[in-house]
Amino acid sequence: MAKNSYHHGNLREALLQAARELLVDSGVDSLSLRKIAKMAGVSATAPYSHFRDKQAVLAELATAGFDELANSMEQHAQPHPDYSEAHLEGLAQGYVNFAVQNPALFQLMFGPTVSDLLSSASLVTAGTRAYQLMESAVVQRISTAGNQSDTHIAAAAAWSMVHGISTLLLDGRLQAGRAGLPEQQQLISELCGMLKFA
Amino acid sequence: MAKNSYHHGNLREALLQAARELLVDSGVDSLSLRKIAKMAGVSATAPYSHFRDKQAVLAELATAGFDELANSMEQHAQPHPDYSEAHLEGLAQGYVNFAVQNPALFQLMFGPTVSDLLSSASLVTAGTRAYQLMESAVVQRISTAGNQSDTHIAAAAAWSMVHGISTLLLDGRLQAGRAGLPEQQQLISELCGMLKFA
DNA sequence: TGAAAATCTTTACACTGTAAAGTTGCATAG
DNA sequence: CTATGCAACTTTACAGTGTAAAGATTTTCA
Repeated sequence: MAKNSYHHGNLREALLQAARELLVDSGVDSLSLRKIAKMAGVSATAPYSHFRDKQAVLAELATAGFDELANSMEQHAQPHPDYSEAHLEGLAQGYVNFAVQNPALFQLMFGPTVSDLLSSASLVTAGTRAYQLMESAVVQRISTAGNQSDTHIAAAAAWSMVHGISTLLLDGRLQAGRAGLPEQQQLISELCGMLKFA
Repeated sequence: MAKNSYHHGNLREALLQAARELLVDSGVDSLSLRKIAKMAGVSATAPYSHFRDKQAVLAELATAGFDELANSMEQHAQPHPDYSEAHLEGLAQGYVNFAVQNPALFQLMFGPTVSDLLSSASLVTAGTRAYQLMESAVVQRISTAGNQSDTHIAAAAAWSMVHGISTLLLDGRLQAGRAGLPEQQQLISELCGMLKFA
């Protein structure tokens, strides 16, 4: 528990926090391990005591991001009763909201650097949780509607749509509040309304 | 028109071709300007006679990619008559097909590196064409169906869904032919079928 | 207390993007 | 036909990157 020059105490967390900070206000492209180390006040190679390499740091960052994504979804959906259409839309709002408020992190999570690491178990499970939320809501929605659509297809449709909105918004290719589109929340609501579960 | 050591002749195109090649079989992350130059047989700084910087090369690559994307959409939609549902689905098939067959290029086109350059005029216009195809097909589809849905919303929905499918497939997060999902073509078809234009 | 293990630093290397200055060859004006 | 200028290239240089290897320091534990 020392703050002496050597043995930082909890360098691992300090590095992750620094990485997160740099990621937020400099983007994923200019995120360097040396800057992270410098911001944490240690030498350039100190991180290698806690992480295999740079990708491992990014993977951990992404894993935390997936958790937050799922949390955001739950938070937005919670006010609305299960089996309701509003519940499903809430998940969508939470998803897109997270993406828009954490653009760099979202890009990291779904970027090629991290995708290459999908063999990392914890990364996969964290990423899967968001999808599970979506799928179970869709399943409920379908069974409520009393039809026998393929739930996997329906869940994939919902996820694809929500994920597509997110990335296109982030890239500035879809502009909420412009070009005939309503503001974000309304936009998401209307887009969700275009999915038919029948 | 010389192939002498100096004055390569058409170095610009040679660089773009080398870049494309390296991109295809090494991914966007490990694409370096020096490798490109070396593959073209010139010195490390030769590219700077033809491109402002590395980003300019990537932007040009992405621009070409957007053109090919639109072409792929047209090609897949062409067999089907205008105003038909099959026409719209064809565009979707062309979109996803391009993404799956050119993963690295697609990631570059919609990645953060290129997104930062959306001020580049030619890049924007090239990227817009794919969207125009989608939108006009949606507009036709809606007017045929005889309802007055908001066309902008509907087009955004179609695009979001198709783009979402593409990126999730590329990331391996959606797996056609597994986990209860049909093969790609069928999958796209069914997902398109879940969009209601009413 | 001593030895091993963990955590950190220093040094080193290959690689990156790109600025600056020098070299070569082509085009065109005299 | 020559000279001059310009475009396309090379060489050199530098700061920044990821990370391997070896050395220093502190903690832990037998």
